[in-house]
Amino acid sequence: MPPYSQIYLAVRQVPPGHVTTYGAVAQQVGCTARTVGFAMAALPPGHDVAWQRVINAQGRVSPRTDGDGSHVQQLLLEAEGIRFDNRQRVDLERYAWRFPGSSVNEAK
DNA sequence: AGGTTGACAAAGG
DNA sequence: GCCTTTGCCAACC
Repeated sequence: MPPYSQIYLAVRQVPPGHVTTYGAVAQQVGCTARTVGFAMAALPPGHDVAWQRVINAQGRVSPRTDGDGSHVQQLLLEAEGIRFDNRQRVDLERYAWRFPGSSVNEAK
């Protein structure tokens, strides 16, 4: 079982209308943001993961190398009810999803 | 086995 | 506010 499973599970916990950052998932699974981003790029077939809800810490969709797929991601997020700024930016303070038990207080 | 790249994050200019 | 550099982990050549 590759570590990706943990990442997919974490993203799967994100409900519609909310977004999360690579760093949040990375911290949740105990890996780095790089690993999370790579896991998204390596999304296996038959995934139930809403990879589109995963954005970068800048509150913007990641310009990945695969054509204009990033544009599709924004459309999907808007369909979920997420409002984008004029500069294609999202209010992380508003839509950022907090993982259950991710608090340091809970960790103890 | 070693080097490069990648859907990132944080710090510096 | 944007661009560049460094560190990170995993995959590809």
